Amino acid sequence: MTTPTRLQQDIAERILRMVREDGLEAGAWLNENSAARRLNVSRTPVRAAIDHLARQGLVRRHPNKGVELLSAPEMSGDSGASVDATELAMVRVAHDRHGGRLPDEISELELMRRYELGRQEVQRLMARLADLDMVERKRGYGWRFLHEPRDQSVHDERYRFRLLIEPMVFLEPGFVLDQAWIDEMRARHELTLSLPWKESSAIGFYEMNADFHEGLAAASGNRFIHSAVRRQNQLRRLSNYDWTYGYERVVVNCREHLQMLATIEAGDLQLASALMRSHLQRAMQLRRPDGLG
Amino acid sequence: MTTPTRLQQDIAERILRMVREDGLEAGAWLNENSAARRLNVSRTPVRAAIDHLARQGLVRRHPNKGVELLSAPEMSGDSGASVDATELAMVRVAHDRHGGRLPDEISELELMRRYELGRQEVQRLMARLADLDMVERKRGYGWRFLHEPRDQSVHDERYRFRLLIEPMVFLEPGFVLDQAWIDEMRARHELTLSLPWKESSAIGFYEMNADFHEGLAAASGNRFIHSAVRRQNQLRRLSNYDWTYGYERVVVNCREHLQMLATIEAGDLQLASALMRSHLQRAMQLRRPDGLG
DNA sequence: TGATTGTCTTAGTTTGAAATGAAATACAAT
DNA sequence: ATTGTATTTCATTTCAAACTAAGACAATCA
Repeated sequence: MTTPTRLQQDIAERILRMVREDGLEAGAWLNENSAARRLNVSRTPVRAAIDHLARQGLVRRHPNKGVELLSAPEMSGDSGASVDATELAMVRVAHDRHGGRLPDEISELELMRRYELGRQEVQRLMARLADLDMVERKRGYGWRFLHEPRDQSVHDERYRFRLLIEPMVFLEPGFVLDQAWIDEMRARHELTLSLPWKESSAIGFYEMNADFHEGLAAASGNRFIHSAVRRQNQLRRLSNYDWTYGYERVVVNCREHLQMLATIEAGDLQLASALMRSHLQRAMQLRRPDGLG
Repeated sequence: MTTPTRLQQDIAERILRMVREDGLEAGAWLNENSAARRLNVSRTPVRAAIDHLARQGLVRRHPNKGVELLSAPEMSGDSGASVDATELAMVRVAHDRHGGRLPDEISELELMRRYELGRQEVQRLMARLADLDMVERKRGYGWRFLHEPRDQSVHDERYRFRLLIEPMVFLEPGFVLDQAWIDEMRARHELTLSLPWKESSAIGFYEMNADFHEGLAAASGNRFIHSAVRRQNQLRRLSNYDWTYGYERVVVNCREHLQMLATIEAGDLQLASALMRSHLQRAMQLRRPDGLG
């Protein structure tokens, strides 16, 4: 009856995703215990999540017997990455700073006022921005932004860094790529190419891109490479939700990704590495604040 | 009269360092205003720090006239990096985990009890370990360690990652190395070689190493490269304060560093890059949990 | 007068305790 | 074997109090 908490919300979404992935149909029975075990939480939040789903009419509780699935949830466009509040605030701060609407130095209290956040939220927020080397704590009170509002040189540095790392993921000795991952990625790219481009597609497009590069990094089997690429994705997310290069670049980008996938399937990792290198180099040429690769 | 706060302690140390760097002798006069400006803080904590120094007999206040330096502080071995409490706790946790004395999952309360820390301290601690991908927050309550207690593969992955990045710092278009930095580094290395090796030299040796690699990364002019190297240093710090390879390796390590410095001075950046590559490869060969390079 | 320290006020941050709320766990009921 | 219920453990939020730094102004000395 109460409002669902973050965890419960998250679990509800995950349950739906599990249902999809297991290919369950309406009429199937769900199970609190196994769901709790699969999600690595206790039964308590799972129960609450199921109550929530029941209230939405997606499942029905049968007292003392179990939970019936009423309607199989369809594939939704956004692949489950529900943005948390901190993430959103980070984007807002980065955006405001980029637009020159935030001073070089600022106190926590001022941030609380401006963004209507609690102390802890602000602290989480700034801690994460500090992690990305966007701000640092001043020695006394307050925080300091580390880059100028419109620093163009970031763009080149970013791509030169990525050029050091990402082409090498294929050549790590532990590189192994799951066929299921390739299939899913291909499907998402082809879906993007087949649908008409809308303004609102930008976020989904960005996330697909990020998933592509992160997935390859994870496949390298080197946790430091993976970690570095994930960090790059987080950083880019802060400024990249608006795609300003037009639809042609979307097409080129998808085609290049698909070509890489085919090359990997064919087992030519050297060529895949070369393709990644030229892919990034091409993206580096795009001269706007923060292109996408 | 009260106990000095972290900031005040920090400022006191920095003032001493400034005195050393400026080559001031006993009898020189210090100045609250300029110190505050140089350290980017207000006069309030500077005043407190000077009071503290006065209580230690290092300076004397002359009412309404100024602050007299009584004795020039001598060069101390540790180059000012006073470890903060969180850092220390991180080392302890990493060490306990490495030794298998911590379970895979653990709650904040349990950490508070074990390490006798406050809530906030534990939260800062775990947030930083999470940044280093050593732990992650569980979906419900508690934290989970991400690596096995004695994971040998980390070693190779770490060096393969560093091999991607560090040899390239010299080849970044913005690479510029300050001559003063080279001189200071050379002096520190030669000092290390000239002094007898003690058990307690390990920390200073590690910090010199870290400064060497980070300084080169900073000189690359690429903030992402710099950031990645700094992160590697932080991670290594958690497990590397005990040097277990014997004095011969210390000598080899210093010699290789000195050779790189000479090569950079001669302007042969290609060779410096090659030297860095073989330096790291040699360090990778050392087969102990977490070697040093 | 100008430069510097002494003093005070205001703004900002940290700490600690209490209350609330949620998840983990154990056990009863079906 | 599964859900229902209760208890315990754990975490977050809230609020006030204590403390600290920032900034302004007064006082003092060359």
